[in-house]
Amino acid sequence: MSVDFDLTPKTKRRKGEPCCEPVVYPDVDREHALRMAAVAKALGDPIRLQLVDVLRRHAGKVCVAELLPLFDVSQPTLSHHLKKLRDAGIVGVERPGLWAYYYVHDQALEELSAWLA
Amino acid sequence: MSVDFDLTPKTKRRKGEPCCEPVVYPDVDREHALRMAAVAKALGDPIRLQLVDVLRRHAGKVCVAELLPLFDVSQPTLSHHLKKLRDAGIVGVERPGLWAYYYVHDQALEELSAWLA
DNA sequence: GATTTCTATTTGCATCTGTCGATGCAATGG
DNA sequence: CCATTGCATCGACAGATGCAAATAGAAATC
Repeated sequence: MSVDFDLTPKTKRRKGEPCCEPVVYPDVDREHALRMAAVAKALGDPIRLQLVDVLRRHAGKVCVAELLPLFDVSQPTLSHHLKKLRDAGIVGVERPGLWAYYYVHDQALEELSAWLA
Repeated sequence: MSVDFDLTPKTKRRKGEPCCEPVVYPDVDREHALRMAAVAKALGDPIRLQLVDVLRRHAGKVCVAELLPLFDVSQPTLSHHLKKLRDAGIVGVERPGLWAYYYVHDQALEELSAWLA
């Protein structure tokens, strides 16, 4: 994830002169950033962030009907947010019967958490 | 940030019966989530995440001309992303002369980092 | 002062996002 | 088998977002 380049002297440059040595960005770092940004983006909504918070606290699975009264949104909107979290790999779901039980994939947050720390 | 509620038995309910005890969400938690979601949202773009990464590694300030070759976007677009990070309070800028020197406000990431861990 | 350099803002556009109402659909209960 | 319940998807909408070209504007150099 390191991106090193030379700090150049801060003087005005003539037209043709390059600012600094061109830096080649490693592809691996790019992929790393793409994954973490996807997770951060999914957490970038207060409702989704609170959803993850609730689901983390209840390691046992929680059904959607129990989540709905916590938030001031309609059921389809809540379902939409849960789908975003599913698509980002942050939560999982099981549907043994009529209810859908959600839970958090803790390892999905590890990469971003480690980078932030 | 705790959101506790009783897990109710998972049986089909009659029309009038409530799913579970209504849960009152503390306002403080809402504000907490709003702040963290705003930070996460700003980090929810790979370019901005890499920008923060570069700026974190170079505690000394870095000018925009040095950042530009790292990313495959135009200068106005890079400036736009930097503004997003500024608005989120994640980075700061100083302009003593012709160059703009950016740096990371580490404490802006602390709340989200602590919650994720 | 005129020109050049560096960065920010404006403008415009296609796409994405959050939201809700309506609908679909599987599972349960009568 | 039919009505009800839990949840997902669809359709539609306003607003936000990412991007680039053009422009603006401040500072340094001539």
